[in-house]
Amino acid sequence: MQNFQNNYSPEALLQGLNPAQQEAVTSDAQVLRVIAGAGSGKTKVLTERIKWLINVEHLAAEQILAITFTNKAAAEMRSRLMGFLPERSYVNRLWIGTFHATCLRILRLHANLMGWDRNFTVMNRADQEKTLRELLAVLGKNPKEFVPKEILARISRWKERGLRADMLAEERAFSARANQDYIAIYREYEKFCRANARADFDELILLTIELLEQEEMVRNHFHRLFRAVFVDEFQDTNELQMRLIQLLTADDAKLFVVGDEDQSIYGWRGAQIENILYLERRYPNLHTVSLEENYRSTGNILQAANAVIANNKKRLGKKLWTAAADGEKIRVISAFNEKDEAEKIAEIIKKTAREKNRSWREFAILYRRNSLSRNLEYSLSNQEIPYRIYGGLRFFDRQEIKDALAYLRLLNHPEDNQALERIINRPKRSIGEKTIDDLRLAAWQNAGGIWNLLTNDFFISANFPKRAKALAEFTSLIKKMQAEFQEALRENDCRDAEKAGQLLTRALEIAIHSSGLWDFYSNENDRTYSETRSDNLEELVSAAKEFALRNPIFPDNFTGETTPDAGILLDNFLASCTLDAGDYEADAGENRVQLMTIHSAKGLEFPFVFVAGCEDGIFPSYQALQSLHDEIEEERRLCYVAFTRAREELSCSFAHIRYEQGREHASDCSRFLKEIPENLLSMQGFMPGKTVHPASAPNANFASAPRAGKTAGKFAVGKKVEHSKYGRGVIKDVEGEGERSRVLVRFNFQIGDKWLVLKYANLQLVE
DNA sequence: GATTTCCTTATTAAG
DNA sequence: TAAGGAAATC
Repeated sequence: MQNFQNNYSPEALLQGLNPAQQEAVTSDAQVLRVIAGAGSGKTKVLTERIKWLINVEHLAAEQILAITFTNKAAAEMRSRLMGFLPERSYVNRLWIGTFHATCLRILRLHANLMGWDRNFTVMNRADQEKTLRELLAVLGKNPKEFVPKEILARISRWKERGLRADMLAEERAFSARANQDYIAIYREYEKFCRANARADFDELILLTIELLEQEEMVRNHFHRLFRAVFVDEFQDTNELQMRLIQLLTADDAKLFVVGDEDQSIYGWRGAQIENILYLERRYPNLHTVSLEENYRSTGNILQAANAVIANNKKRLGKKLWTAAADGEKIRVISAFNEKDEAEKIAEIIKKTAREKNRSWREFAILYRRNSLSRNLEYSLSNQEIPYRIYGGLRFFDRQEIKDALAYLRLLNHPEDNQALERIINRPKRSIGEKTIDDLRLAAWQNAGGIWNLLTNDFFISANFPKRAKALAEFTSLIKKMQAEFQEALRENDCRDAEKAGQLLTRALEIAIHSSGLWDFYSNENDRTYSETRSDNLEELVSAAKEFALRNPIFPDNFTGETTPDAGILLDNFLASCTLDAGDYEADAGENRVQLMTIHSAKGLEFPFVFVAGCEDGIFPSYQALQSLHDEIEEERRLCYVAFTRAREELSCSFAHIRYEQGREHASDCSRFLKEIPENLLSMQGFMPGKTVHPASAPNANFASAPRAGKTAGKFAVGKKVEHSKYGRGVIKDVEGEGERSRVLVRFNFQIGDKWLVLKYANLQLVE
């Protein structure tokens, strides 16, 4: 500990940093904005600056607050700092976490000041929807008339802008009759969540903001505490997050934000690119450092990415450069349909891996939507290429995991109806929907919880002997589990990290084994599942152990009191499960091709990247093409993110025909590909709209059988037509009626497929 | 109460 | 197509 500062002289800390990076690390600007292009060493600058502050400016670890968007980014920072800090426990004193985790940490200390139970649960989207359905039932609203998903989307949009139901009711813009119903439900939802101690994601942030605004003591406490505030991925912050940052940063503290406006891809979630573009409006003393040297990609990849992003208007305008060689050209793969596309990608991966002697894990396939992964998976497994897919069904969203966590929750909070309802009949105990409905109703009439009813024998009447027996058995099972937990509690003091780990592990074993879940899932008739389901449960136990070691119970920062309590340990673990997607990159030992959406690829890099589904309507998405605003710019940024993931080789593929949602769609290749200068491309197959080498065109007989019977006047599927500009083609599809009749015509290679409105196209039938 | 069958609907992206 | 809910059947 004594030598620790001497090991890291200022000179040593700056070693290996370029001048711009050094400036970012050492700057004493009050507010510093670092524009960090993809692959420019952003994380390095962040962590080096933290080291600098600790070592050269002598800040204590707990005086540093660093906020990220993903758990992965937070974990990455923590692990990079771990080696630098004198002992493992020291890193726990840093406030490094996601927006949500940071707010949770603050709320666990002070939520009671806002009339909340500090042990609230955190709801993900699914929990949220369940809660809303419960509420709608209580209010006697029909979920068909008031669609839960729609209501939640509105509530989320309101919360993102910091609007409470009461504020909305006053605003004239919202006073339309239709809105009043929604606002009324929103108000009830707010009350219901607080009464049941359940917070959704947006609530974590909004409640923290209100806490800091209203409670001067709390605000002052954090202002004194945090001397430096860091924000990663600043381009993705929304209005609420910006407010939070401002509230947490004292006038005399340092603010350091890192971001890249060209990588702002969360506008749909309320992110405001203006936050980074115009930060000087909030902080006139803003100082900016721009990192433009890229250490990741080849020259060609960077040039392609630069060429595409240059078409955007909303940007500060930077141009990445590299000292690296040009490297391979961008491979463009033109496929007949989605199956052909997947086959071609798999083949290329296989060939490249063999010829260049590369591992599977060095390849990634990225796509716009999760639903595009299916064909890729199929082809990969067909060619016996191991792969791992991210996203989709997340670990902590799996049925068996949610069941186990519900039992865990009941150990400590048996009055939690949502958890109880989830597992009351899992494993099957002959407690059906009707019984649960009755219980819920009775609980509501008695203004208590279901657990209260069960333990008071209130409901177990002679009228339903079978039902009474099943309920009594369930009740005694839960009591038995609680007794087991109490015993574990006596044996393990959770102030000790090691013991806390044992306690949490034991609690999960109780939740999984004593509950009967284990037997239920390991004996499932479906063999394909039984293996993974019990595997997942085991994985959950080890995740819990790890959690306890990494997250010791924090002393109460505000009052200085320590409140070590097993309940807090359990609640914190449960919350972290909700806040953690639970899927990470392939483990070091896992050698597989990686499949994921472009969004989840942000922050990652791979030697070989394939971007699949580069078609107008897919990428850019249909929705973006329809929109009047700058959603195309966001799609383009997404494209920029995709391209800049690649280190050595980038390939983009598109299919002329894609089978989706039970229909076939024809589409043109992505407009983004057309924005890449041709000299950077290497074509495989042909590309409509670009120069074509007929020799390389794939078999031109498009296999899709014309669908007979579809007609618009004399124009029927299969008929040949002539267009004044595009020449001759064949009708492939017909849509719409009267004035809006459109036909899909396949012209020659250069032109490809076009949808034409009959009224304007002036098509002539050809015999 | 559980299981099977039929019918509708859906596709942006995630903490 | 496939997933999820409602209706029908066991």
